[in-house]
Amino acid sequence: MGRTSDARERLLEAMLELIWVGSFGTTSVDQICERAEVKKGSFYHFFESKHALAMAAIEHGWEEFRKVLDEAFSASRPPVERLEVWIRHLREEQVQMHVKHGRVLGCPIHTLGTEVGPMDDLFQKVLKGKLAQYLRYLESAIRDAHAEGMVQAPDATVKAKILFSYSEGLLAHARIWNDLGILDSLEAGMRDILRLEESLEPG
Amino acid sequence: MGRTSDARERLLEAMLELIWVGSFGTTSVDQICERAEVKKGSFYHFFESKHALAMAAIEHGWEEFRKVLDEAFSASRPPVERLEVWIRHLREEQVQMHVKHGRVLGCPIHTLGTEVGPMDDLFQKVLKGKLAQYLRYLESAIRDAHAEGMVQAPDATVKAKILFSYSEGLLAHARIWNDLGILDSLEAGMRDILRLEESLEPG
DNA sequence: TTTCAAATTAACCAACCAGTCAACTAAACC
DNA sequence: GGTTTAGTTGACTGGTTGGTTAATTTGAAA
Repeated sequence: MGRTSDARERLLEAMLELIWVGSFGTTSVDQICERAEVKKGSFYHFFESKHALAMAAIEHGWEEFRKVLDEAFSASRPPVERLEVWIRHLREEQVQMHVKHGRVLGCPIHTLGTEVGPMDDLFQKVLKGKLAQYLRYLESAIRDAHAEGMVQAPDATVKAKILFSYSEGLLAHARIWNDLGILDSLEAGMRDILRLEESLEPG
Repeated sequence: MGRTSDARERLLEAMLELIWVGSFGTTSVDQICERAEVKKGSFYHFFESKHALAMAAIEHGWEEFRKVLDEAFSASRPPVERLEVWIRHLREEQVQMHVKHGRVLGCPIHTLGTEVGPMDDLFQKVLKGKLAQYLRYLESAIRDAHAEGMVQAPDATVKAKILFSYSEGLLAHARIWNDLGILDSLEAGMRDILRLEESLEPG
């Protein structure tokens, strides 16, 4: 019973976009409402606070990204190829965002995570959860690649953290410089970290 | 003539600390004044705005850090050792901050840079300047190491960006997880990126 | 077609925000 | 010890913040 609405979804998308482009702290509820074309009263009808919306938005965004990871890290692919597909997607996503917003935006989870860093405990818990899941994709691909003798990674857990931190660091670097070209090193850095030799393309 | 005061320095340090622990956006002028034990009127006697103070604070913090870099990257040291000293300092600094604040804080320039990312142009210009200077230390050490055949880095500029992004990424990762242990991988990741073989310690 | 819960709305709030200002104070120099 | 000038102070402003409320509109189901 009662009427239906997509205001909730519009709020989720507006929040994610604003966090991604700017930051959580400097984004006001009024801005979010304006972008989502929702009145403030409706905002608090759907979410109990700005924090609650941000958490839901991250959850929402993560679910989308997880689909991409599931595809990229499909076991049907050779492990090294999984990592290559992943890292290529990372760059492509930034290219798309650059077209849309005229800016290199980096990773919203990492940006938000470093921003709220010490503070909000509940907030941090959600973000850590997503990052931990993210790491598991890398870890298992690296472990498989190591088992096949394709990469040098006796401790896949550590290697995954190194590779992940590198990718996030380069994304942040590209955001700061607002330069897509920086992401051209994404693959080269990964090959270094995995101690992977150049595998020449066919032709 | 006129009286003297260290209020300016106290403001500089309070601002840097608050940016480091938390974020710029969520730090209010009142908080800064409280921490620096300075009244708001005095704040605006020394600085024309919160932005201006933040820029001066970054400048101030950078000057301190530059001294450390000058020592670490001294030409009197073999190039690979310069990088090792640098990366060991990075970890030690975080240990000290952890003792002081009970938190892993990461790099304030990077944190601030990703936070204000797209927005404030003048702000971004200052931060980029510092990061560019920082990169030059790495670049020249890498170039020297490559010339000596110690590392594999035909393009020292690119390699420096990769290594730098990695270090900043791991620092951010440690901040998010509030876990100093993560920084134990700092050296291993660097060795990977530089394609450096294990150099056993004497004994 | 009535019913009723869910969604919308605008007006509202206290707290806080960055920034201002004029009166005041004290120390460095003569 | 008087003068100068930099530093200090607290009260103030107008706008914005996150969040509230009660009245109202809507549309899906009975």
